[in-house]
Amino acid sequence: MDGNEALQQARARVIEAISQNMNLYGVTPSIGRLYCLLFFSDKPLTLDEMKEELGMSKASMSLAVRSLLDLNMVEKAWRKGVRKDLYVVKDDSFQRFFDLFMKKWRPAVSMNTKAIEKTIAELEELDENEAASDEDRERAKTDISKLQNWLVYYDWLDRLIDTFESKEILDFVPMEKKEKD
Amino acid sequence: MDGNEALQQARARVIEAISQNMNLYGVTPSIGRLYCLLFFSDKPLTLDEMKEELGMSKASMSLAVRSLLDLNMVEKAWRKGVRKDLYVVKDDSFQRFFDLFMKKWRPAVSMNTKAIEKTIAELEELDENEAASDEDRERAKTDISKLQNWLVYYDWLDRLIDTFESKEILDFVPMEKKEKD
DNA sequence: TAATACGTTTAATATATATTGAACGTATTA
DNA sequence: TAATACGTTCAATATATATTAAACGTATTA
Repeated sequence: MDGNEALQQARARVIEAISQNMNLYGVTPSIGRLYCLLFFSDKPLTLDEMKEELGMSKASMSLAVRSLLDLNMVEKAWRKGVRKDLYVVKDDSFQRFFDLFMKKWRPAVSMNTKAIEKTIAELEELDENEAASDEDRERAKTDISKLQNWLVYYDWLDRLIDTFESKEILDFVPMEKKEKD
Repeated sequence: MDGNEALQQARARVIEAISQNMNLYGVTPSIGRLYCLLFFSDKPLTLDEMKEELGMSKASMSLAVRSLLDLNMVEKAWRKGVRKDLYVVKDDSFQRFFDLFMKKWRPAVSMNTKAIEKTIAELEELDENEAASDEDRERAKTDISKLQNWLVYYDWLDRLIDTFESKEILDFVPMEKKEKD
C-alpha cells in the first residue's frame, strides 16, 4: 500500500464517522462528506472540484454548500485571478457547535415560546369565560399550569444559548482539561 | 364557539409549533404530535387510544412510542385491571433536554473520538514510514494537527454533557432567572 | 386446551426528501 | 456586441424514510 492510499484510507474512517453523526446538525451524510472534503483539503475548492471529488452534480454541490454556509461551517474564499467561487471550512469546532444553537435552536425556542404565550392567553380567556363549562375551564387551568412549566424551560434554554453565544460557557466548562491536582 | 372547541384550537397552536421543532430531537412531526397528545392528556393512553386520536395505524403508534421511550420522553404507566400498555409523558423539559445529549450526542462524541484516535495513530505510522513520500508524510502531519484540534473539542463536549448529566449546569445557568438587584 | 387480545415485526406501499439534468440569469471576456 | 463561463433555479427522477396491513408470537382468559 503506498503512502497516498494509506492516507486516503485513514481519512476515510473519520469521514464516515463524522458524516454519519452530522445528522445532529440536521444535515445529510452527503453534506457531511462535503464538509469533510473541505476539512481535509489544503486549499479552497470550487464547485467543480467538489463535484469531481464526490462524483455528484454541480447542483447538489451548490445546495450542499449553501446549507453549510447557513450553519457557518464554511465560508467563501477569494483568490486573485480565480473567477469561480471558492469555499473553505471554518475550522473552529467550538464555534460550529455554538452556531448550531444560534441558527437552529434559538429560532425554535422563540417560535415555541410565542406559541405557548399566545395559547396561555387564550386559555386564560376561556377560564374566565362564564359561558364555558366547568370541565373546560378546569382543563384550561391545567393546561396553563403545564405550559407555564414549559415557559420556564424555554427561558432557561434561551439563557443557556446566551452563554454559548457569548462563550461564557467556557468559564464554566473550560476548553482545556483542568490539570490534575 | 363552545369551550371545548376553543380549548382544542388553543392547544393546536402549540402542538403545531412543538411538533415542527421536534426535528431538533431527530424525530418527525408525527412523533411530535403524539408527544403533544400525551402531554395534554389527563390520563395515560393506550396504543389504541392514540391510534384513534391521531387517525394512524397501531403499528405507527407502536414505533412512535418506542422512539419517545428511547429519548426518555415517555414512560409506561400501570393501572390496576388494565391489560393494555399505558403511556404517559415524562413531563420534565429540563430532563428531556439533558437526555437528548446523553442518548444522541454522547454516543456520537464517543464514535467520532474513537475514529479520530485510530486515524491519528495510523497517520503517525505513515509519518514515520521511511518508504512514504515526503509529500504524503507532510500531509499526514497536517491532518494529525487538524484532528487533534477536533479531539480537544470532543473532549470539551464530553465534559459539557457531563454537566448536563449531573445537572451541574444549573449552577451556572440557574433554572429561575436571577432577581434584578 | 382453545380462543381471544395484545404488541411487535415484516414486507409492501405511500410519502417526503435528496439528487439530477436542463433551462435560466448574470457576469466576464473577446 | 456576441460568446463563454459561471452559479442557481426548476421540474423530473431517484432514493430514503415513514406508514400501513397482514402475519406472527406471546400472554391471558375461558
